[in-house]
Amino acid sequence: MAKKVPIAVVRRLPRYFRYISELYRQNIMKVSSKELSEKMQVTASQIRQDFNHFGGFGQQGYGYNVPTLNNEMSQILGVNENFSAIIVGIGNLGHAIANNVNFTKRGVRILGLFDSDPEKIGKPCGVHVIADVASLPEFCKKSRPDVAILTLPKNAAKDMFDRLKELGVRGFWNFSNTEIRSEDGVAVENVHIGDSLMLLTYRLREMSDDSEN
Amino acid sequence: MAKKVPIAVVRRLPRYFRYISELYRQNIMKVSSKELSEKMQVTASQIRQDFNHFGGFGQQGYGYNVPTLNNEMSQILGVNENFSAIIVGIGNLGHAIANNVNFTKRGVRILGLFDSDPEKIGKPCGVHVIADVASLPEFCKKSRPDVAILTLPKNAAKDMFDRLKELGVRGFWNFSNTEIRSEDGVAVENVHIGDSLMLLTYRLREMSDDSEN
DNA sequence: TAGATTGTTAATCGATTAACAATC
DNA sequence: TAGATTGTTAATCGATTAACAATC
Repeated sequence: MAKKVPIAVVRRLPRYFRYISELYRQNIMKVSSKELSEKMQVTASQIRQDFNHFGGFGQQGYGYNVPTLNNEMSQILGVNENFSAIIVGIGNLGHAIANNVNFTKRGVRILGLFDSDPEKIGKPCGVHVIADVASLPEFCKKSRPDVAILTLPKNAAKDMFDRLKELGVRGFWNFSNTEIRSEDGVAVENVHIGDSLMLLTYRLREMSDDSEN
Repeated sequence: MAKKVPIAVVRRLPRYFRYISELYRQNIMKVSSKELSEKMQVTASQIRQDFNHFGGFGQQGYGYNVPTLNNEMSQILGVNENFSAIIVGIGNLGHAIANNVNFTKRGVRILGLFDSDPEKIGKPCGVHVIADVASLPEFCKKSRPDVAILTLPKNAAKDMFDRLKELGVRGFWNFSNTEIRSEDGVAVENVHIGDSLMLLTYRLREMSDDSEN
Protein backbone atom coordinates (compact mmCIF):
# COMPACT_ATOMS: atom_id res chain seq x y z
CA MET A 1 0.00 0.00 0.00
CA ALA A 2 3.05 2.19 -0.55
CA LYS A 3 2.46 4.33 -3.64
CA LYS A 4 -0.59 6.50 -4.12
CA VAL A 5 -3.65 4.74 -5.51
CA PRO A 6 -4.98 6.45 -8.67
CA ILE A 7 -8.23 8.30 -8.16
CA ALA A 8 -9.86 6.30 -10.96
CA VAL A 9 -9.23 3.13 -8.97
CA VAL A 10 -10.44 4.59 -5.68
CA ARG A 11 -13.74 5.61 -7.23
CA ARG A 12 -14.38 2.03 -8.29
CA LEU A 13 -13.84 0.58 -4.83
CA PRO A 14 -17.35 1.07 -3.42
CA ARG A 15 -18.81 -0.77 -6.39
CA TYR A 16 -16.38 -3.66 -5.90
CA PHE A 17 -17.33 -3.73 -2.26
CA ARG A 18 -21.04 -3.97 -3.12
CA TYR A 19 -20.51 -6.96 -5.36
CA ILE A 20 -18.03 -8.71 -3.11
CA SER A 21 -20.05 -8.26 0.06
CA GLU A 22 -23.04 -9.67 -1.79
CA LEU A 23 -21.04 -12.79 -2.72
CA TYR A 24 -19.90 -13.02 0.88
CA ARG A 25 -23.47 -12.72 2.13
CA GLN A 26 -24.36 -15.62 -0.15
CA ASN A 27 -21.59 -17.75 1.38
CA ILE A 28 -19.76 -18.05 -1.92
CA MET A 29 -16.15 -18.92 -1.15
CA LYS A 30 -14.32 -18.29 -4.40
CA VAL A 31 -14.45 -15.87 -7.30
CA SER A 32 -12.14 -15.40 -10.26
CA SER A 33 -11.49 -12.07 -11.95
CA LYS A 34 -13.24 -13.51 -14.99
CA GLU A 35 -16.42 -14.39 -13.09
CA LEU A 36 -16.48 -11.03 -11.35
CA SER A 37 -15.84 -9.24 -14.63
CA GLU A 38 -18.95 -10.83 -16.15
CA LYS A 39 -21.12 -9.89 -13.20
CA MET A 40 -19.83 -6.32 -13.06
CA GLN A 41 -19.42 -5.71 -16.77
CA VAL A 42 -15.80 -4.59 -16.57
CA THR A 43 -12.67 -6.32 -17.87
CA ALA A 44 -10.99 -9.02 -15.81
CA SER A 45 -7.73 -7.23 -16.49
CA GLN A 46 -8.99 -4.09 -14.80
CA ILE A 47 -10.12 -6.02 -11.75
CA ARG A 48 -6.70 -7.65 -11.34
CA GLN A 49 -4.90 -4.35 -11.88
CA ASP A 50 -7.15 -2.56 -9.41
CA PHE A 51 -6.83 -5.17 -6.67
CA ASN A 52 -3.08 -5.24 -7.04
CA HIS A 53 -2.77 -1.64 -6.00
CA PHE A 54 -3.46 -2.93 -2.52
CA GLY A 55 -1.21 -5.97 -2.67
CA GLY A 56 -2.00 -9.32 -4.22
CA PHE A 57 -4.74 -11.06 -2.34
CA GLY A 58 -5.49 -13.64 -4.98
CA GLN A 59 -3.98 -17.03 -5.61
CA GLN A 60 -2.72 -18.21 -8.99
CA GLY A 61 -4.69 -21.01 -10.55
CA TYR A 62 -7.51 -20.54 -8.04
CA GLY A 63 -8.85 -17.01 -7.98
CA TYR A 64 -9.81 -14.89 -5.01
CA ASN A 65 -11.09 -16.17 -1.69
CA VAL A 66 -14.30 -14.21 -1.09
CA PRO A 67 -14.03 -13.82 2.69
CA THR A 68 -10.45 -12.60 2.32
CA LEU A 69 -11.42 -10.23 -0.46
CA ASN A 70 -14.35 -8.94 1.56
CA ASN A 71 -12.14 -8.39 4.53
CA GLU A 72 -9.44 -6.58 2.56
CA MET A 73 -12.02 -4.36 0.87
CA SER A 74 -13.59 -3.49 4.23
CA GLN A 75 -10.16 -2.63 5.54
CA ILE A 76 -9.33 -0.45 2.56
CA LEU A 77 -12.62 1.43 2.61
CA GLY A 78 -12.50 1.86 6.36
CA VAL A 79 -15.91 0.30 6.88
CA ASN A 80 -14.87 -1.40 10.08
CA GLU A 81 -13.26 1.60 11.67
CA ASN A 82 -16.47 2.46 13.53
CA PHE A 83 -16.62 6.14 12.72
CA SER A 84 -19.11 8.29 14.60
CA ALA A 85 -21.37 10.83 12.91
CA ILE A 86 -24.01 13.48 13.46
CA ILE A 87 -26.68 14.72 11.08
CA VAL A 88 -27.29 18.45 10.94
CA GLY A 89 -30.53 19.70 9.42
CA ILE A 90 -33.48 17.36 9.78
CA GLY A 91 -35.76 18.27 6.89
CA ASN A 92 -37.12 15.70 4.44
CA LEU A 93 -33.68 14.78 3.24
CA GLY A 94 -32.00 14.60 6.65
CA HIS A 95 -34.86 12.45 7.85
CA ALA A 96 -34.61 10.12 4.87
CA ILE A 97 -30.86 9.76 5.23
CA ALA A 98 -31.10 9.10 8.95
CA ASN A 99 -33.57 6.31 8.31
CA ASN A 100 -32.56 4.96 4.90
CA VAL A 101 -28.82 4.75 4.70
CA ASN A 102 -27.37 1.57 6.11
CA PHE A 103 -24.74 3.21 8.27
CA THR A 104 -23.88 0.10 10.21
CA LYS A 105 -22.90 -1.73 7.04
CA ARG A 106 -20.44 1.06 6.32
CA GLY A 107 -18.89 1.32 9.74
CA VAL A 108 -20.62 4.53 10.72
CA ARG A 109 -22.57 5.06 13.92
CA ILE A 110 -25.04 7.97 14.22
CA LEU A 111 -24.59 9.75 17.54
CA GLY A 112 -27.28 12.38 17.16
CA LEU A 113 -29.48 14.57 14.99
CA PHE A 114 -29.53 18.36 15.16
CA ASP A 115 -31.79 21.13 13.89
CA SER A 116 -32.37 24.79 14.66
CA ASP A 117 -36.15 24.76 14.27
CA PRO A 118 -37.87 24.92 17.71
CA GLU A 119 -40.75 22.96 16.16
CA LYS A 120 -38.42 20.05 15.55
CA ILE A 121 -36.20 20.12 18.63
CA GLY A 122 -37.25 17.42 21.06
CA LYS A 123 -39.21 15.49 18.44
CA PRO A 124 -38.24 11.89 17.72
CA CYS A 125 -36.75 10.76 14.43
CA GLY A 126 -36.17 7.04 14.13
CA VAL A 127 -34.39 5.96 17.30
CA HIS A 128 -33.12 9.47 18.00
CA VAL A 129 -34.50 12.69 19.41
CA ILE A 130 -33.70 15.86 17.51
CA ALA A 131 -31.41 18.16 19.48
CA ASP A 132 -30.76 21.89 19.23
CA VAL A 133 -27.86 22.96 17.01
CA ALA A 134 -26.99 25.38 19.81
CA SER A 135 -25.86 22.39 21.83
CA LEU A 136 -23.32 21.36 19.21
CA PRO A 137 -20.20 22.93 20.81
CA GLU A 138 -20.82 21.10 24.04
CA PHE A 139 -21.82 17.91 22.27
CA CYS A 140 -18.75 17.86 20.05
CA LYS A 141 -16.40 18.51 22.93
CA LYS A 142 -17.84 15.55 24.77
CA SER A 143 -18.58 13.04 22.01
CA ARG A 144 -16.04 13.96 19.31
CA PRO A 145 -17.96 12.93 16.20
CA ASP A 146 -15.72 12.04 13.25
CA VAL A 147 -18.24 12.94 10.57
CA ALA A 148 -20.97 15.52 10.06
CA ILE A 149 -23.72 14.92 7.54
CA LEU A 150 -24.91 18.28 6.27
CA THR A 151 -28.53 18.26 5.15
CA LEU A 152 -29.36 21.87 5.74
CA PRO A 153 -30.25 24.74 3.40
CA LYS A 154 -27.63 25.85 0.92
CA ASN A 155 -26.97 29.20 2.57
CA ALA A 156 -26.47 27.73 6.05
CA ALA A 157 -24.13 24.91 5.01
CA LYS A 158 -20.81 26.73 4.71
CA ASP A 159 -21.20 28.41 8.11
CA MET A 160 -22.04 25.12 9.77
CA PHE A 161 -19.04 23.52 8.07
CA ASP A 162 -16.73 26.22 9.46
CA ARG A 163 -18.16 25.87 12.95
CA LEU A 164 -17.94 22.09 13.00
CA LYS A 165 -14.44 22.11 11.58
CA GLU A 166 -13.50 24.38 14.46
CA LEU A 167 -15.10 21.86 16.81
CA GLY A 168 -12.89 19.06 15.46
CA VAL A 169 -15.08 17.28 12.93
CA ARG A 170 -12.84 15.79 10.22
CA GLY A 171 -15.24 14.37 7.65
CA PHE A 172 -18.18 16.03 5.93
CA TRP A 173 -20.88 14.40 3.86
CA ASN A 174 -22.49 17.40 2.27
CA PHE A 175 -25.96 17.29 0.68
CA SER A 176 -26.57 21.03 0.79
CA ASN A 177 -26.48 21.81 -2.94
CA THR A 178 -23.29 23.75 -2.58
CA GLU A 179 -19.71 22.69 -3.02
CA ILE A 180 -17.59 22.80 0.08
CA ARG A 181 -13.89 22.52 -0.66
CA SER A 182 -11.84 20.13 1.44
CA GLU A 183 -9.08 21.95 3.24
CA ASP A 184 -6.01 20.83 5.22
CA GLY A 185 -7.07 18.17 7.71
CA VAL A 186 -10.65 17.54 6.61
CA ALA A 187 -12.28 15.34 3.98
CA VAL A 188 -15.43 16.50 2.20
CA GLU A 189 -17.75 14.53 -0.04
CA ASN A 190 -20.20 16.74 -1.87
CA VAL A 191 -23.29 14.94 -3.08
CA HIS A 192 -25.31 16.40 -5.92
CA ILE A 193 -28.19 14.02 -6.48
CA GLY A 194 -29.62 16.28 -9.17
CA ASP A 195 -26.53 15.82 -11.34
CA SER A 196 -27.51 12.24 -11.94
CA LEU A 197 -31.02 13.32 -13.00
CA MET A 198 -29.43 15.65 -15.55
CA LEU A 199 -27.31 12.83 -16.92
CA LEU A 200 -30.54 10.89 -17.36
CA THR A 201 -32.27 13.71 -19.23
CA TYR A 202 -29.11 14.14 -21.32
CA ARG A 203 -29.30 10.53 -22.38
CA LEU A 204 -33.04 10.68 -22.99
CA ARG A 205 -32.57 13.68 -25.26
CA GLU A 206 -29.69 11.92 -26.99
CA MET A 207 -31.85 8.84 -27.53
CA SER A 208 -34.66 10.79 -29.17
CA ASP A 209 -32.15 12.68 -31.34
CA ASP A 210 -30.75 9.38 -32.56
CA SER A 211 -34.10 7.87 -33.38
CA GLU A 212 -35.17 10.98 -35.27
CA ASN A 213 -32.13 10.91 -37.56
CA MET B 1 -22.79 18.03 -32.38
CA ALA B 2 -21.81 15.39 -34.93
CA LYS B 3 -19.28 13.00 -33.35
CA LYS B 4 -19.88 11.22 -30.08
CA VAL B 5 -19.08 13.23 -26.96
CA PRO B 6 -16.62 11.41 -24.65
CA ILE B 7 -18.19 10.07 -21.49
CA ALA B 8 -15.66 11.97 -19.37
CA VAL B 9 -16.97 15.22 -20.83
CA VAL B 10 -20.63 14.29 -20.41
CA ARG B 11 -20.14 13.56 -16.75
CA ARG B 12 -18.79 17.06 -16.20
CA LEU B 13 -21.77 18.78 -17.80
CA PRO B 14 -24.09 18.90 -14.77
CA ARG B 15 -21.38 20.60 -12.76
CA TYR B 16 -20.83 23.17 -15.50
CA PHE B 17 -24.53 23.74 -15.59
CA ARG B 18 -24.65 24.39 -11.84
CA TYR B 19 -21.95 27.04 -12.04
CA ILE B 20 -23.24 28.67 -15.20
CA SER B 21 -26.85 28.83 -14.08
CA GLU B 22 -25.66 30.41 -10.84
CA LEU B 23 -23.83 33.13 -12.82
CA TYR B 24 -26.95 33.57 -14.92
CA ARG B 25 -29.11 33.90 -11.81
CA GLN B 26 -26.74 36.64 -10.63
CA ASN B 27 -27.22 38.50 -13.92
CA ILE B 28 -23.55 38.21 -14.79
CA MET B 29 -23.26 38.67 -18.55
CA LYS B 30 -19.76 37.45 -19.35
CA VAL B 31 -17.33 34.80 -18.19
CA SER B 32 -13.96 33.73 -19.57
CA SER B 33 -12.64 30.20 -19.40
CA LYS B 34 -9.98 31.54 -17.05
CA GLU B 35 -12.49 33.03 -14.59
CA LEU B 36 -14.63 29.90 -14.68
CA SER B 37 -11.57 27.71 -14.22
CA GLU B 38 -10.70 29.53 -11.00
CA LYS B 39 -14.22 29.20 -9.62
CA MET B 40 -14.50 25.52 -10.54
CA GLN B 41 -10.93 24.47 -9.86
CA VAL B 42 -10.34 22.93 -13.26
CA THR B 43 -8.06 24.07 -16.08
CA ALA B 44 -9.23 26.72 -18.53
CA SER B 45 -7.99 24.44 -21.28
CA GLN B 46 -10.36 21.71 -20.22
CA ILE B 47 -13.30 24.07 -20.16
CA ARG B 48 -12.59 25.25 -23.70
CA GLN B 49 -12.08 21.70 -24.95
CA ASP B 50 -15.26 20.50 -23.28
CA PHE B 51 -17.44 23.32 -24.59
CA ASN B 52 -16.10 22.83 -28.08
CA HIS B 53 -17.51 19.35 -28.29
CA PHE B 54 -20.84 21.07 -28.70
CA GLY B 55 -19.70 23.76 -31.13
CA GLY B 56 -17.97 27.02 -30.31
CA PHE B 57 -20.23 29.28 -28.36
CA GLY B 58 -17.53 31.64 -27.17
CA GLN B 59 -16.09 34.71 -28.79
CA GLN B 60 -12.38 35.35 -29.20
CA GLY B 61 -11.02 38.23 -27.18
CA TYR B 62 -14.20 38.39 -25.10
CA GLY B 63 -15.09 35.10 -23.49
CA TYR B 64 -18.48 33.45 -23.16
CA ASN B 65 -21.79 35.23 -22.96
CA VAL B 66 -23.46 33.79 -19.86
CA PRO B 67 -27.07 33.77 -21.11
CA THR B 68 -25.95 32.05 -24.32
CA LEU B 69 -23.87 29.56 -22.39
CA ASN B 70 -26.73 28.87 -20.00
CA ASN B 71 -29.08 28.33 -22.87
CA GLU B 72 -26.73 26.00 -24.74
CA MET B 73 -26.09 23.98 -21.59
CA SER B 74 -29.82 23.66 -20.91
CA GLN B 75 -30.31 22.49 -24.47
CA ILE B 76 -27.52 19.94 -24.22
CA LEU B 77 -28.68 18.53 -20.90
CA GLY B 78 -32.29 18.46 -22.00
CA VAL B 79 -33.46 20.52 -19.02
CA ASN B 80 -36.02 22.39 -21.08
CA GLU B 81 -37.53 19.38 -22.72
CA ASN B 82 -40.26 19.16 -20.09
CA PHE B 83 -40.02 15.46 -19.34
CA SER B 84 -42.75 13.89 -17.25
CA ALA B 85 -42.06 11.53 -14.36
CA ILE B 86 -43.61 9.33 -11.72
CA ILE B 87 -42.20 8.22 -8.38
CA VAL B 88 -42.72 4.61 -7.38
CA GLY B 89 -42.26 3.65 -3.73
CA ILE B 90 -43.05 6.41 -1.25
CA GLY B 91 -40.98 5.54 1.81
CA ASN B 92 -38.66 7.98 3.51
CA LEU B 93 -36.49 8.30 0.44
CA GLY B 94 -39.31 8.61 -2.10
CA HIS B 95 -40.89 11.23 0.10
CA ALA B 96 -37.66 13.20 0.41
CA ILE B 97 -36.99 13.06 -3.31
CA ALA B 98 -40.52 14.13 -4.16
CA ASN B 99 -40.16 17.15 -1.90
CA ASN B 100 -36.47 17.99 -2.08
CA VAL B 101 -35.28 17.67 -5.63
CA ASN B 102 -35.84 20.75 -7.73
CA PHE B 103 -37.44 19.00 -10.67
CA THR B 104 -38.67 22.17 -12.33
CA LYS B 105 -35.13 23.49 -12.60
CA ARG B 106 -34.19 20.33 -14.47
CA GLY B 107 -37.10 20.23 -16.86
CA VAL B 108 -38.91 17.40 -15.14
CA ARG B 109 -42.55 17.46 -14.07
CA ILE B 110 -43.86 14.97 -11.50
CA LEU B 111 -47.16 13.50 -12.63
CA GLY B 112 -47.85 11.23 -9.69
CA LEU B 113 -46.63 9.13 -6.78
CA PHE B 114 -47.32 5.43 -6.37
CA ASP B 115 -47.05 2.89 -3.59
CA SER B 116 -48.44 -0.57 -2.86
CA ASP B 117 -49.04 -0.08 0.86
CA PRO B 118 -52.78 0.36 1.58
CA GLU B 119 -51.78 2.50 4.57
CA LYS B 120 -50.20 5.02 2.20
CA ILE B 121 -52.58 4.96 -0.76
CA GLY B 122 -54.82 8.03 -0.70
CA LYS B 123 -52.56 9.91 1.71
CA PRO B 124 -51.12 13.25 0.59
CA CYS B 125 -47.42 13.80 -0.06
CA GLY B 126 -46.50 17.38 -0.91
CA VAL B 127 -48.93 18.54 -3.57
CA HIS B 128 -49.74 14.98 -4.63
CA VAL B 129 -51.90 12.15 -3.35
CA ILE B 130 -50.30 8.71 -3.29
CA ALA B 131 -51.91 6.34 -5.78
CA ASP B 132 -52.00 2.55 -5.95
CA VAL B 133 -49.27 0.86 -8.01
CA ALA B 134 -52.07 -1.35 -9.36
CA SER B 135 -53.31 1.67 -11.28
CA LEU B 136 -49.99 2.06 -13.13
CA PRO B 137 -50.93 0.26 -16.36
CA GLU B 138 -53.96 2.47 -16.84
CA PHE B 139 -52.08 5.58 -15.73
CA CYS B 140 -49.16 4.98 -18.07
CA LYS B 141 -51.40 4.33 -21.05
CA LYS B 142 -53.14 7.62 -20.47
CA SER B 143 -50.34 9.90 -19.25
CA ARG B 144 -47.23 8.37 -20.88
CA PRO B 145 -44.62 9.33 -18.29
CA ASP B 146 -41.09 9.59 -19.74
CA VAL B 147 -39.29 8.77 -16.51
CA ALA B 148 -39.86 6.53 -13.49
CA ILE B 149 -38.09 7.26 -10.24
CA LEU B 150 -37.63 3.97 -8.40
CA THR B 151 -37.47 4.36 -4.64
CA LEU B 152 -38.74 0.98 -3.63
CA PRO B 153 -37.13 -1.96 -1.86
CA LYS B 154 -34.22 -3.68 -3.57
CA ASN B 155 -36.08 -6.90 -4.32
CA ALA B 156 -39.08 -5.16 -5.88
CA ALA B 157 -37.12 -2.80 -8.12
CA LYS B 158 -36.24 -5.07 -11.05
CA ASP B 159 -39.81 -6.32 -11.42
CA MET B 160 -41.17 -2.79 -11.40
CA PHE B 161 -38.56 -1.80 -13.98
CA ASP B 162 -39.65 -4.62 -16.29
CA ARG B 163 -43.31 -3.73 -15.91
CA LEU B 164 -42.78 -0.02 -16.51
CA LYS B 165 -40.53 -0.66 -19.48
CA GLU B 166 -43.35 -2.72 -20.94
CA LEU B 167 -45.67 0.22 -20.29
CA GLY B 168 -43.45 2.53 -22.33
CA VAL B 169 -41.34 4.31 -19.71
CA ARG B 170 -37.97 5.19 -21.29
CA GLY B 171 -35.93 6.66 -18.45
CA PHE B 172 -35.28 5.24 -15.00
CA TRP B 173 -33.75 7.00 -12.02
CA ASN B 174 -33.06 4.10 -9.74
CA PHE B 175 -32.41 4.51 -5.99
CA SER B 176 -33.17 0.92 -5.05
CA ASN B 177 -29.69 -0.26 -4.05
CA THR B 178 -29.47 -2.55 -6.99
CA GLU B 179 -27.98 -2.05 -10.42
CA ILE B 180 -30.42 -2.13 -13.28
CA ARG B 181 -28.74 -2.42 -16.64
CA SER B 182 -29.89 -0.14 -19.43
CA GLU B 183 -31.17 -2.12 -22.37
CA ASP B 184 -32.10 -1.20 -25.94
CA GLY B 185 -34.41 1.80 -25.90
CA VAL B 186 -34.20 2.80 -22.23
CA ALA B 187 -31.80 4.93 -20.19
CA VAL B 188 -31.05 4.01 -16.57
CA GLU B 189 -29.24 6.04 -13.94
CA ASN B 190 -28.43 3.98 -10.88
CA VAL B 191 -27.81 6.06 -7.77
CA HIS B 192 -25.80 4.61 -4.91
CA ILE B 193 -25.69 7.29 -2.26
CA GLY B 194 -23.79 5.00 0.08
CA ASP B 195 -20.86 4.80 -2.33
CA SER B 196 -20.04 8.39 -1.60
CA LEU B 197 -20.08 7.69 2.15
CA MET B 198 -17.55 4.92 1.57
CA LEU B 199 -15.32 7.27 -0.38
CA LEU B 200 -15.47 9.57 2.62
CA THR B 201 -14.50 6.86 5.09
CA TYR B 202 -11.75 5.78 2.68
CA ARG B 203 -10.30 9.25 2.78
CA LEU B 204 -10.69 9.55 6.54
CA ARG B 205 -8.82 6.31 7.01
CA GLU B 206 -6.17 7.45 4.55
CA MET B 207 -5.79 10.73 6.45
CA SER B 208 -5.20 9.01 9.77
CA ASP B 209 -2.74 6.59 8.15
CA ASP B 210 -0.75 9.51 6.80
CA SER B 211 -0.62 11.38 10.08
CA GLU B 212 0.48 8.28 11.94
CA ASN B 213 3.48 7.71 9.66
C1' DT C 1 1.69 -33.20 -13.64
C1' DA C 2 -1.68 -30.41 -16.42
C1' DG C 3 -4.90 -26.77 -16.14
C1' DA C 4 -6.19 -22.55 -14.42
C1' DT C 5 -5.70 -18.03 -13.04
C1' DT C 6 -3.09 -14.63 -10.90
C1' DG C 7 0.37 -10.70 -10.85
C1' DT C 8 2.77 -7.78 -13.78
C1' DT C 9 4.90 -5.86 -17.85
C1' DA C 10 4.20 -3.89 -22.32
C1' DA C 11 1.06 -1.90 -25.81
C1' DT C 12 -2.84 0.76 -26.74
C1' DC C 13 -6.05 3.93 -26.10
C1' DG C 14 -8.18 8.07 -24.36
C1' DA C 15 -8.13 12.21 -21.66
C1' DT C 16 -5.80 16.33 -20.12
C1' DT C 17 -2.79 20.07 -20.66
C1' DA C 18 0.09 23.24 -23.18
C1' DA C 19 0.77 26.18 -26.85
C1' DC C 20 -0.40 29.25 -30.29
C1' DA C 21 -2.57 30.91 -34.51
C1' DA C 22 -7.03 32.88 -35.50
C1' DT C 23 -9.94 36.59 -34.59
C1' DC C 24 -12.97 39.53 -32.06
C1' DT D 1 -4.65 48.99 -33.74
C1' DA D 2 -3.32 46.42 -29.47
C1' DG D 3 -4.96 43.31 -26.08
C1' DA D 4 -7.51 39.53 -24.89
C1' DT D 5 -9.31 35.14 -25.26
C1' DT D 6 -11.17 31.67 -28.00
C1' DG D 7 -10.85 27.35 -30.95
C1' DT D 8 -7.82 23.85 -32.14
C1' DT D 9 -3.65 21.26 -32.88
C1' DA D 10 0.16 18.94 -30.81
C1' DA D 11 2.45 17.02 -26.66
C1' DT D 12 1.97 14.85 -22.40
C1' DC D 13 0.12 12.22 -19.18
C1' DG D 14 -2.66 8.61 -17.17
C1' DA D 15 -5.77 4.81 -17.55
C1' DT D 16 -7.20 0.59 -19.76
C1' DT D 17 -6.43 -3.55 -22.11
C1' DA D 18 -3.70 -7.32 -23.86
C1' DA D 19 -0.42 -10.70 -23.22
C1' DC D 20 2.16 -13.92 -20.84
C1' DA D 21 5.44 -15.71 -17.45
C1' DA D 22 4.98 -17.15 -12.70
C1' DT D 23 2.88 -20.30 -9.80
C1' DC D 24 -0.72 -22.53 -7.25
